[in-house]
Amino acid sequence: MNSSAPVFAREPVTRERAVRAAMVLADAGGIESLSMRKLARELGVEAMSLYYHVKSKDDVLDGMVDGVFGEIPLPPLGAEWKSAMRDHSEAVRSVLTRHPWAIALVDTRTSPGAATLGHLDGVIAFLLQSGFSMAMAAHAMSLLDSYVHGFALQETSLPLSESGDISAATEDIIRQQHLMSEAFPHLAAMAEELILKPGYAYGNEFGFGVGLILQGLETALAAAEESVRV
Amino acid sequence: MNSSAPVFAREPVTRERAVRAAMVLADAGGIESLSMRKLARELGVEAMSLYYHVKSKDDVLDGMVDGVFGEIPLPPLGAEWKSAMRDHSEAVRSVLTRHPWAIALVDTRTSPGAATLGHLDGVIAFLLQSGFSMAMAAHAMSLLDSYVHGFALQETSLPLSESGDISAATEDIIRQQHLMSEAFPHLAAMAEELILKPGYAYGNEFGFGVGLILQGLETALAAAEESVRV
DNA sequence: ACCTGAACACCGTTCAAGT
DNA sequence: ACCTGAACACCGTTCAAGT
Repeated sequence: MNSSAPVFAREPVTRERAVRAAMVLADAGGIESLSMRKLARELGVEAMSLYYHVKSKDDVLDGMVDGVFGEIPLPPLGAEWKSAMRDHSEAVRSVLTRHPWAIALVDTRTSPGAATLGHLDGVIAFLLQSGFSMAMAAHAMSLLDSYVHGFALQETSLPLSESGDISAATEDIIRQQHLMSEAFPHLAAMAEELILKPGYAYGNEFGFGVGLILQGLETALAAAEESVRV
Repeated sequence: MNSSAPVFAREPVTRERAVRAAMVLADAGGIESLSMRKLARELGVEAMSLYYHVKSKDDVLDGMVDGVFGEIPLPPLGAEWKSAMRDHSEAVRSVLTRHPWAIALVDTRTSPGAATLGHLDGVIAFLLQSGFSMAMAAHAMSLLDSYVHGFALQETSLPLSESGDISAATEDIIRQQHLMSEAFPHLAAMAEELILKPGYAYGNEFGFGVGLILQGLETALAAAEESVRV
């Protein structure tokens, strides 16, 4: 399981290759397992050599975040905006859950890279040509991004893994059910009546939220157009 | 500025006191500056002594997250649900921006503490007695929590500090304005026409989002009641 | 131009030992 | 019961030195 053979060796070290290797390491072992020393070994080089290509570990982390944003396709210009933004939200969510370390990293990074800026630029462009004013575009992006990032945050911190195999986690939960129903009766009721039922998967909440937000934006957009027309 | 005198010394060490001191240290110097050794010094004790009261550093981090949730007041039973949930959202946001490390920590912690569970229990209780079904309560909490946490995440990672003194940050931005307007024209336009205008503060976007979500929930709630009545 | 060894100032944690 | 010193296996980073 543990790849002791440097996968990224051979080819010369560059900042880009270092960032890619760091993303692979973080995907495999979590962000807390990523060290400059391990990253160097993966690249077939000593730790100190990295500093020739990269300013610091923070520089690597910045690159990783930008790499994540680079993976997200932009909504295609000309598409109907509601369904395009729905698909886009799903794409962002899936990228963030594919790289669970990214959402925590965003918090500390304050210098966005080219891919991040390009991504923002593309979404703004899409909304403007869909009839959004600048202010409405800002509203829409802030609202949707906050929701999608926040949802990914909640989703990755759930004790359960994928929708299917809740078995291990639920066993623990059920064993604590007695204590819980005394101390936290409403939480226990929600668990029993809803969350622990066979059909339930937390991921399904995403569709409800995105749908509600898009519907609300459509209403706000129509109201803004109306007030302009008058 | 740097408090070299142990503020929490004197009184005996307990898990609770260790967690409180850790929160103060993280508030002051950021989560990455928190070490077991510094925490011990703050408590007037050697690092190894902490392990008598606390299982591990992760145990301290779990306690810190729970401490943050313990600071959030619950919506008062009996209040009108929309304004109560609006106030509650604002309360959560203000706690999370007061402890900027909390939002990043949530990501890694998977074992909620008593305050966290109690908080969830209280919100569920409030929604149920406000007429929400169990499924609608789950929808509302997932949606609102995701949005509020996500907004706090965005807000703390902004390069700008408080609404007033954007001067230092904007200076940088303006200096890069030329490069940006070439590479990212729409982003540059949004900055120029909206974000850099005197009146703008990102925090104001919060009200728009919460309002839209609450409005959407009210509509969904009415629709659900309607379908039951039929 | 690219890489390295040695070194510095840190980490979290264990464990046997002190009072 | 509560605290400690010494020690282990790690960190990120600098710097002079190698090819």
